[in-house]
Amino acid sequence: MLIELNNLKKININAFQTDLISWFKKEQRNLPWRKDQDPYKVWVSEVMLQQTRVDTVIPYFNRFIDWFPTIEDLATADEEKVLKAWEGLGYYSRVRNLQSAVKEVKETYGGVVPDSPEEISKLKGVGPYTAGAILSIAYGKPEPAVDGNVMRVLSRILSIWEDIARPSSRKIFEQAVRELISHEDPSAFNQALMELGALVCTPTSPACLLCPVREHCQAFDEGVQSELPVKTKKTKTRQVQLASAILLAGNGKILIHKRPSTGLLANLWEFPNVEIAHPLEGERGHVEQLFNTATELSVTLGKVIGQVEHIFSHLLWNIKVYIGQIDGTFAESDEWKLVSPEEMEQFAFPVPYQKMFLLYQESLLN
DNA sequence: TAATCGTGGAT
DNA sequence: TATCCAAGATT
Repeated sequence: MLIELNNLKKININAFQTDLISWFKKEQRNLPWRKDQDPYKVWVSEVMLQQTRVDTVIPYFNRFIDWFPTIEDLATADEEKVLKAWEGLGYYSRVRNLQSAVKEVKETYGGVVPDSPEEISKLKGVGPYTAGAILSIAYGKPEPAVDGNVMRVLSRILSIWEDIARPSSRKIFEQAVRELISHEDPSAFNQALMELGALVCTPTSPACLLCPVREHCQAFDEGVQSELPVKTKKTKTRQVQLASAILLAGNGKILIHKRPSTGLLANLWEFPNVEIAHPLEGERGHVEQLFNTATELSVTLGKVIGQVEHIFSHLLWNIKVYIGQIDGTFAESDEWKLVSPEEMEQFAFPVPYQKMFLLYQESLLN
């Protein structure tokens, strides 16, 4: 079944481990989550690093640990502040799952992150990779932690031509890691594979001449390192037209709305907006009507101050930005709030609405 | 399985 | 400018 694992027989496992780990111990980057092996901090870093670059994560990680130094701190933290800590990092369900899982650890495991694959994998947001990463890095367990780096590196080392975009492929690489991993230092081994992928065995133009395990690499031996890994997939982005407004109350406060707890940008704040199917529906009167219905308010729209474009991984937003005012009194709720410009910074807004607010502030200067 | 879920940097 | 990508998980 796992035919490619025949290539494992060609590897001198002991020499491979030694070459890889000694390179890592010498060349590894000094990263804030490598200062100790606190399972909580390892956990936070691994969740932040999901589909996110190291350089992006560093300042978020430092601030997050500053705000929530322990499991107890995060478990008892205000959800609004937790979301604020994640603002701009993306994939916001990660932090909702993280806080939920941390509460679970507090209540069920006495505040100690479990060290068994079965228990840790039950935690929300802890999938196969993150489970293996925590178990190996924090607890020294010889568990595979297969991410994109590991699949790329091992596809080259072992000349594996499986499509790494397919979910089923991960199992092949997990089996390979189980065969290759150092039982003396599983933490260094797993981190070394990822570090190698990040620094040397990069997606395009790998630096094979600098590679510490070049002599173990079957793709290099065959001269096909640039053809691996095989990775299909390409989803096209759908375009969405929105109209949104900065709506001012009589006291100068701005109307904001909390997004639903599921789906895109869940639980973050936004300015009132509606999706418009056709450009014609972008006419002021029509949008005004939609706002009146949605907010049950008397809304008067003013001029369009510009447009905001934002590209997500799978869709493209184009927001037509109005300014306007709401007439009469307004009863706030969990969902709808009136906030002063200064209070805005207490609420977590996704990037497209941050762009929109900047556009509004610029318009005030004219 | 394929789609969903963000963002900013690299090529 | 367009595409791809980066230490994935969930549904």
